[in-house]
Amino acid sequence: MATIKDVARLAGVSIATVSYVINDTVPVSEATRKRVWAAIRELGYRPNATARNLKAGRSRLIGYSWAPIPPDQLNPVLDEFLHTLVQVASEADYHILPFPCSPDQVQVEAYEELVYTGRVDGFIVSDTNFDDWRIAYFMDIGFPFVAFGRANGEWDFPYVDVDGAAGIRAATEHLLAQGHRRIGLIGWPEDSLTGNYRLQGYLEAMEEAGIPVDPDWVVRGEHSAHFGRLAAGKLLDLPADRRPTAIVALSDLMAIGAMAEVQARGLEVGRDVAITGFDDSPMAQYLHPPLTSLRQPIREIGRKVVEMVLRLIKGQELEERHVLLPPKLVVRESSRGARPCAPTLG
Amino acid sequence: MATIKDVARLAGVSIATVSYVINDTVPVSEATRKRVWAAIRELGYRPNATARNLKAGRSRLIGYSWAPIPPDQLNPVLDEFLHTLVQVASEADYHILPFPCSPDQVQVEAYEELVYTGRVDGFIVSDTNFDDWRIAYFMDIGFPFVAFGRANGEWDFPYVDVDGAAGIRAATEHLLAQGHRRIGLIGWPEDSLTGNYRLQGYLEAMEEAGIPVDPDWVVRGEHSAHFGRLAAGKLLDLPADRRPTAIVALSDLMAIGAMAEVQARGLEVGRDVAITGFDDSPMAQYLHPPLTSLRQPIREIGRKVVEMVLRLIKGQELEERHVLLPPKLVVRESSRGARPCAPTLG
DNA sequence: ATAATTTATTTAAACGTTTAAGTAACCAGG
DNA sequence: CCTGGTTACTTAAACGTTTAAATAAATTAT
Repeated sequence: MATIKDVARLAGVSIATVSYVINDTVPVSEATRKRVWAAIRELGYRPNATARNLKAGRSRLIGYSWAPIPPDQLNPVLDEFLHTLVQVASEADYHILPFPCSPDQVQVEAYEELVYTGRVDGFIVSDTNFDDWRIAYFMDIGFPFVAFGRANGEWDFPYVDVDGAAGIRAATEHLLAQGHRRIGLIGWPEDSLTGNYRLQGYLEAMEEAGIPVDPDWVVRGEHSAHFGRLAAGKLLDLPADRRPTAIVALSDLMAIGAMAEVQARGLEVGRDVAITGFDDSPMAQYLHPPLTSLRQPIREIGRKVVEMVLRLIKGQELEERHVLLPPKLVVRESSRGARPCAPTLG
Repeated sequence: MATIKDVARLAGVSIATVSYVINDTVPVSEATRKRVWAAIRELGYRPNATARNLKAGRSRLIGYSWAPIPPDQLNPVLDEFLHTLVQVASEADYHILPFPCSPDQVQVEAYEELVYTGRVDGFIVSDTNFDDWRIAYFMDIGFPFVAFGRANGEWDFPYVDVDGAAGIRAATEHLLAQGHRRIGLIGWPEDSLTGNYRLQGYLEAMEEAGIPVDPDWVVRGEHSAHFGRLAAGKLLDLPADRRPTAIVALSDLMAIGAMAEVQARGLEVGRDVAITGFDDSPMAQYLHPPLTSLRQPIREIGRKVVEMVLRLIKGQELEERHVLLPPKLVVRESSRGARPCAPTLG
């Protein structure tokens, strides 16, 4: 592979001149510039990235830590998110170094390795949880990073997140607008940060509509289709005058479980019981009926996250350290054609 | 960040000695070795990766080219595959550099950039198509790469692929074992390489069972749930004595469409018409009924691909340039409880 | 006791860049 | 004609490593 020396020799100049021509950092006479470019083209020369980075003292690599998902579940965002990260980073001549991570198991050494060998200049951390040790670690050592997702509310660190509260508020308001008054919610356990934000949106919408929330309307448990089904069962088992006519599920997976339970009882999703999910995973549109859901603004988040971490790497201040972006409500059959005042069955 | 010089100064030795101690490449007296390690620990020193790589003339980075999927579809393998790539690469002190790519649009410059700046030492190419320009390019310039997927049969390049023929053969044999005799296939257009391999498996199984294949049993078209539904319609519209009692779909997406059509006609999937898919995407288990499908051995493929490209990077020969790994048949309700001799309806 | 060998360490060059500092050559002003 | 300032380029150091070659000290052989 040709080096700057080969170019210099062929063009009959010093390597410094070649460098000046390439980077256009010092004026060079028209004649030599032409000769240098000719030599570069002839040799197919491209400056070596490693050497450049060594000189510059950075790697032009951004680590990306994500939590791989068990094979029986779906990762609705990795493809699009990673795609965006790579694309936006490349605009600044950066690349992405993916780094899978089990959020429960602490493996600081692997991150130390990347940081202290100068392999990466900054980090993007997604799939955060409350006391996320990765965030704690990066805060501790003062390494440039931005999170996709929030964590311990007492920690101050730069993040971008989906505004789950706004999303669920929109979904709830949509159901209210369809005429529903008794609306149930299937959510995550109390220790789920994301779950609490989303729940908040539901409570706000209900309060604004002047509807007191029956405590039995909120069912919380693990993130699975199975639990979604159980939870829906609990809601539908309530006495007729308290039984929800609509269900807000905090994830598509739980919404799918809920749909199954509704159908198992001979009821029709959308007509008898409206259901909404969250994530707008690809399968949402193929369900029967298609599922109303909330689409996360993945590309916008990806762009924002990269821009922020690039600023931090340059040592600049962030104009906004906390960014919340609202998801988009995608209305489908599962929440339309309601007849919330239909005769209470069963 | 501490450098080798800081360590040398603190330990009172030359930087060469420090290097020898770290790499254990030249014998060093017990006493100095101890002092050096102490200094390393005290300073929290780690050798700079960029400098090492410059010296070694490699980047310890493997490019990974994949085709991002439109947001309304699902990428059932990226998460697991990338996870595997990173993990296996890390065992050899390598990292993965992801690189999204639209397979239709030729963008050689971006790859040239990565190759000729020495940013990557090798490449892994997935989502290949017949005349894949990426494969053509890497073959042309003689750059180390391994493909996940086959391409133009006349090209000789290293690849690992799912043995689609073996998979579909297994699915077809499974349906035959359930008593089905008239089995339809929903596949991809004639120009689809993967589609042709898979079709082959179907034809083999049918021939082995001594069943002549009715040309109308094979319906080919685009990869979508919509087409799957249309295709199933065509199959079910055949006269009763030729109408398939089972359908092999070449993807879960098309299988889902087929299921929808079967159900729309008041038939029951699994009992009246058995259906199988391909990919075992996470949603397969949540469908009604759960879909029999073929699970690709993603982890095995990932491991193999990395091992192969690492050998090529080292300049070693491959013991096997073409690897085919069979997918695993996961039997679920959609192909069980058949009554292939039931009275022909409608 | 001296030469030859081994052992332990240092010196210095190299990897491929960038860039501050140096040096000619040229030109205008006195 | 000399001085001072541009202009156009070169020299050389530096980034943080590895490693071949040199060197000094200790050990063994003669």
